Amino acid sequence: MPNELAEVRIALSSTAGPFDLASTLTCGQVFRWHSGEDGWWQGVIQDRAVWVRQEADALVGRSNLSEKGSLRRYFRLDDDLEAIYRSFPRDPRLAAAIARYRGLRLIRQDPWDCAVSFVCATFCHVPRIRRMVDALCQSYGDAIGWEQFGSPRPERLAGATESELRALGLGYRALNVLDLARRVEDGRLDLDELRKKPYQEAAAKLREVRGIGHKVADCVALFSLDHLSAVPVDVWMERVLKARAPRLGSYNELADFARVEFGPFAGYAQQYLFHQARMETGERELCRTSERRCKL
DNA sequence: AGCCAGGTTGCGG
DNA sequence: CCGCAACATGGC
Repeated sequence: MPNELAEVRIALSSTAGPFDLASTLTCGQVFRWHSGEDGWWQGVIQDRAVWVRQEADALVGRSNLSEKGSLRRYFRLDDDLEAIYRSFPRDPRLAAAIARYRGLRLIRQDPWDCAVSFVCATFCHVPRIRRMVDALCQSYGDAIGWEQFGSPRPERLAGATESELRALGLGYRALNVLDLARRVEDGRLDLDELRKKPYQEAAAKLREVRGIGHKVADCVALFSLDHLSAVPVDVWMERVLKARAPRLGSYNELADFARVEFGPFAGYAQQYLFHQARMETGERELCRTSERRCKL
């Protein structure tokens, strides 16, 4: 961790409610952060190499061009988390998730970065998503110092070939990433313009891209377009929601149900439930396999 | 060794 | 609208 970088401190007493950096960075919404020594996390925000660490009373950031504002914005520190918790209905599972992961915040990602990440994320595990995103940045992103790479610019990625991207391990997602990059590059998809559009309109526009369906569009809407009622329904959320509403089947039925159930911050509820489902099932399966291994 | 993964698409009903 | 198969790949 370079010591010559400018340091900013954000007092946790100044944030709107609790903040938990580790939960926020590991709950599956963003794939570019790596944990290092002494509680430091390394990542990239707007083409700047950034290190962050949570201390007892502050969020500490180090970067080569750092201002407090960008970290506040990125980590949504002005979201009134207690008010968001209060807006949820009484629900044992959600309450348990909030108790356990209190301070988990949605991150305000760059829409382009977010879209590339979640096009890569279709139908594969989180560790692999991280590898694909890292590979894209290293191969097509600009070096930004400290051996870090920015996100690939749309123009650069649009010039890649399918076989190049497949060689990075993207599989059939290679064509989808290319279609996304080309649409952004030639202006058919204007992500800045998309920020101003209402949720349904923005999601529909995103779905014109090959490889972006309802779920990926909802991820982009929630994680980068400030649509906090968007509820991405992946296999984990499908299980969670069907446990409560077994009759529901289609994507829109499940997502609409979640919006009605959890209200204007349904996307926040989704993130807690998703993280909980992944963590708890992971542990249970781990126990089961280790039990089996013990018996053999 | 299989199973499964922050799904989407194109098809036929 | 629905259900269904195909899709590529690697971590566990």
